[in-house]
Amino acid sequence: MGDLVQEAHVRLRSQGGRMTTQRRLLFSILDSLGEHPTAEELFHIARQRDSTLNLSTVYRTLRWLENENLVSTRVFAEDRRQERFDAALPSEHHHFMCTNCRTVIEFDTELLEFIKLRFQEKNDASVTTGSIVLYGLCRNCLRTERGLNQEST
Amino acid sequence: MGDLVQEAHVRLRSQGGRMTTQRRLLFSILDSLGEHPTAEELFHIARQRDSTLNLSTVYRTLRWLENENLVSTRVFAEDRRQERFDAALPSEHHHFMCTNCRTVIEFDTELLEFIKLRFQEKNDASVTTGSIVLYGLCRNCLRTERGLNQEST
DNA sequence: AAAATTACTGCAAATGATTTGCAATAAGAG
DNA sequence: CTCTTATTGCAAATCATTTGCAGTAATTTT
Repeated sequence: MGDLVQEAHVRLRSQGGRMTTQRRLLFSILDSLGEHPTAEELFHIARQRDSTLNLSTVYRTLRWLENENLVSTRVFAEDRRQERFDAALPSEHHHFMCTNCRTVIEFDTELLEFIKLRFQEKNDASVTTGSIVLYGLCRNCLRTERGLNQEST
Repeated sequence: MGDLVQEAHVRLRSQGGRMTTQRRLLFSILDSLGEHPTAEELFHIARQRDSTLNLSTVYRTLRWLENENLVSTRVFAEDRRQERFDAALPSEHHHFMCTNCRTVIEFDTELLEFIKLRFQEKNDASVTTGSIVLYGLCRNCLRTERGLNQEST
């Protein structure tokens, strides 16, 4: 959607970095992909277009994006210790993960602000960020499961 | 607080398991510890009382507790990929982590229910759990930082 | 446009957290 | 107290991610 390739190019230029074939490929995949891939998933997708691409390049590119605040990284409970990368730009948003197919859906809420404020008051702390993660079944998996239940009845 | 040692003993008994010295030690530390230790932290504490204890026993014990739903496991953004274990019993509660000292503070809120409901409606999904994590500075670190700022002024 | 500079890549080996196979040990039943 | 077998310590394996290094390819300079 938003042109990650452009934005990244500008930043690279301003810091003496180089726009390589590998980076351009990864940026554009991340940009168009409406998902939250793991490094490995991104690697597999990219590999179909450049069969010599290496996994460490994927990691290096993702870490660079992370430092530039162009992607955010998180570990969902379902994935245990594997990171997922989200190319959505800044705006604070939250996530739902389907415990069945691991699809991630983003959502917004203003209610977190109240939660932050209340926590700060009660604890004399200063809250800078916060995130909500919901788990459950997405529409598709819910439908499938209903189907399965009917069959088994 | 709640007697994890007791509860665990009952469950072990009912499944032909054994209450060993190592387990008793780990259970009681987890039970009294008002923190969210990593496996390594728990290991160091326990080691002071049993110098032959092995890290893999710590992991095995934690996983058993996790399966029994007596501890919950999560990865906070600040820790990257390292897990923290929480011996608090069932009730849904949420976490604040100080990005400076990594202390974890628990809190409650009823607002998450509204967030879940709204998400379900909008997405035809079924949400089973959800968790909120806040990041910022705790009271102590906030105080220290103010102090430091003053000194440096 | 070729040469020079050096950031970036692929590869292989290293790291850090967690897991697992196995032989030795020790709970708990009888 | 003996026997059975769940559990432990140890070392090696695994999984995700990182890093050193020598070769490659973007930019810059000439």
